[in-house]
Amino acid sequence: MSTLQSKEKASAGRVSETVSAITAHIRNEELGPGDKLPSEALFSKELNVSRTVVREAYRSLAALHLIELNTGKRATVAQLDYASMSPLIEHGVHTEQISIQQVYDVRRTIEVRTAALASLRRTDEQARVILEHAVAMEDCFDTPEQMMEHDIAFHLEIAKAAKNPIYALIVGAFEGVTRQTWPTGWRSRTDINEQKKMLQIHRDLANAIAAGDPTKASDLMALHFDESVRALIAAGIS
Amino acid sequence: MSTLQSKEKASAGRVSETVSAITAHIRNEELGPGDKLPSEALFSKELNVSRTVVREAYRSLAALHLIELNTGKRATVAQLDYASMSPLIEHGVHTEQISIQQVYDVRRTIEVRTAALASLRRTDEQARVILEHAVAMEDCFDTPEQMMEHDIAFHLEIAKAAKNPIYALIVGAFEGVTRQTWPTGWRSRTDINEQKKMLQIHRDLANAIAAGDPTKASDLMALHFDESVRALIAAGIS
DNA sequence: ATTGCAAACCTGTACGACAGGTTAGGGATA
DNA sequence: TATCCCTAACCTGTCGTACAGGTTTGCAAT
Repeated sequence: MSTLQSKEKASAGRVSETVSAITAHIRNEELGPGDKLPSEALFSKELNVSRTVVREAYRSLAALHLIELNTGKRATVAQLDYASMSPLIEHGVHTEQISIQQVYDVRRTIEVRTAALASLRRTDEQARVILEHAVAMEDCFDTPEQMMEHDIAFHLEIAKAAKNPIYALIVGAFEGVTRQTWPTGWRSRTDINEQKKMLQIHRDLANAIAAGDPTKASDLMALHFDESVRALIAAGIS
Repeated sequence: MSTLQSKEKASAGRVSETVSAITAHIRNEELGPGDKLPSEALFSKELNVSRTVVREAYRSLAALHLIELNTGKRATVAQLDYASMSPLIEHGVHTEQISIQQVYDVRRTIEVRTAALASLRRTDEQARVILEHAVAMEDCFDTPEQMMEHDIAFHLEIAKAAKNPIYALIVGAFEGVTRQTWPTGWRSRTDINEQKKMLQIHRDLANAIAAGDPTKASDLMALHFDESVRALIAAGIS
């Protein structure tokens, strides 16, 4: 690691150096989630920079969810949070650097895998919760808003059941975008049979995961996404 | 919109509010990459907060690579940068919330797909560059450091050739971690034939992509990762 | 119309101040 | 002695001001 801040790296500014120093501190002290970081004043003195600089460095790390800030309390090392990447993706979509179809292609790729892994690694409790969301979706037939929330929770729960936090991270990254496009997809399924079919896929998928059948789970997830993309294209989503 | 915040959202602090105001500004004005944002002083006046707060908000967005800061110049909306997510993953690994094997499982999932997409969508120029990196790896047989750089560039170039920026984003996120584990994987291939085989896979993969054969490209990428994971496990990587 | 320079503007950093939340220690009480 | 409460010390959040550079703009001279 070349990050020992010699002078030549100063071009990036004192804040960047301080960010590096803080992450180095976390590494060197082998801090884990929940552990406390030094106070702003302490770092300020130690690195010979103003508290302003330390604060901006802390803010930067907090924006990335690497640390957590609380008024009065010291900053702490943060747990991985699946919401960390959401702003990034949303920004990409808003600025038209990412299209909705591209989001769905990535989701399909990732979630076909999470479905398989979840079948193999889910706890009984997780299998129950996943099925619960699938059932709840059917119960919310007349309140799409709520149905969407269960759908989102359904997918996220599967990602968590895959027992690989990176999958939860990525699926979570798309949550914001999903929330914006979901209603369009739902409305485009004008035929009630299409709507029922979509709900049926969710239930079948939940059952496949509960039954520990990775092949069936993968296939159903793939089917689900193919069907969703078709619905979105039919609705004219670019 | 001037977004006069009512009190109920104040709990998150003025900086968070300001971040929201800035992202809202980007959305409302439909700003794209390169477009300039208002000066700190202007936002400060408009939102009735100190410049300190605006600065911390700008810093937060810069940490996420949503905007770019330059001394003297105004802040600009940033282009999606594949390096944005790297700190997040590295933090997860350092704090032992993510294991190397989990990283490789995600990479395998993603890159099997990028290989297929790249076969279908790469430009001739990209096919050339990809093959170039594969060949360069062989030329660097005695300088693993350089070989690693070509390997990383090879994978990233394939992701770019997939013509979906999210894939490049995700592959880029693992760059830092890869740089830390790659040497271990290479050294664990003690048999020279294993080393040659690894290089051969890269070359075959490059050719498959150049030939526009998505199935073969996918299979080779899968093979590559299975082989890499085996090497890492043999080296005792957890 | 072009060029060049100076003023206006902008960001980066520092310092000081104070409000309000949090923590730790010490003293009073039982 | 053990417990409880209160205060003092500490910490973060926000504000204001100041000033050193870097950047842009517009005017002025050519």
